[in-house]
Amino acid sequence: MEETEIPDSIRCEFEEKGGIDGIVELLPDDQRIGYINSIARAISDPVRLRVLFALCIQPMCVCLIVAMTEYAYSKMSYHLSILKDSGLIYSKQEGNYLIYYPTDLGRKVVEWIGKGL
Amino acid sequence: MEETEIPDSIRCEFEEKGGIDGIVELLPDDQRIGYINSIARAISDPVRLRVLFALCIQPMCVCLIVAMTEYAYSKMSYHLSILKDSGLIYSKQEGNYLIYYPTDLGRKVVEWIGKGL
DNA sequence: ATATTGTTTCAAATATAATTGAAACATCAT
DNA sequence: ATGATGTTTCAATTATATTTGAAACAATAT
Repeated sequence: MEETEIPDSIRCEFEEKGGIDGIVELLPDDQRIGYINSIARAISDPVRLRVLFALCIQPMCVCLIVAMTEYAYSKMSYHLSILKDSGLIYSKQEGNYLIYYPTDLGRKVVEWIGKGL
Repeated sequence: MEETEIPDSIRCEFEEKGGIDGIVELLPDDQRIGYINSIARAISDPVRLRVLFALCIQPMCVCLIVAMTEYAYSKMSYHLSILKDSGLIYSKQEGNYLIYYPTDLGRKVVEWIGKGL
């Protein structure tokens, strides 16, 4: 298993593409991979995905999000921070309340899920 | 904090939408949420995302994927199983080799990431 | 049959993420 | 200033995901 053998059925096209090096060159760079990963991770949890969808229907203060999900404040705060850090939602202080909104990216992601998945 | 108060700036639209119950009705059901979560989780890891991209450029046997990523077989096998379980890739035995391919869903996801994110 | 190469599976160890409850912070009303 | 409500932060715990290395499995060649 030292030198990697290549199965017949793909050898030709594989060589044409410049082998491993040729393929690796076409891949997104690490920063972009990290960016995509963070968005994917944010929507990989059920409650976070539901909250993102809900905010696209209607922006809400944390107290309403908490009421909707029946999660504790501190728990929800943690999940909101992950959605926020990934750029899918943002918040605005309104008096005593913090209201969360989807970002353009957040809406785009939700829209595409609706259409494409 | 018993009865949830609603901030002025959203109360009206919130009520119009039927409040929490009205919003919850519009959310995807649990099965669909789970489906989306599993795809998102699959691409939330750097090596899995890179492998998915790479397979869209060129289907490969595990030995080539291992060579490309410099991951151990058992480790890569674990990551491949997550991509496979989420429906993004599939495999076909070719003689002694197992070759992995992107599914239609896998290609669609990669394509959308390229365009939309 | 036996050996060789390619791959997966398993259980144990490690690392990362999520939950919990208390404390802190912010804004508003008194 | 003081107290009340809404929210976040923190450290400790618990749960989940990933890594590791050995063993098992599968296909081919001898």
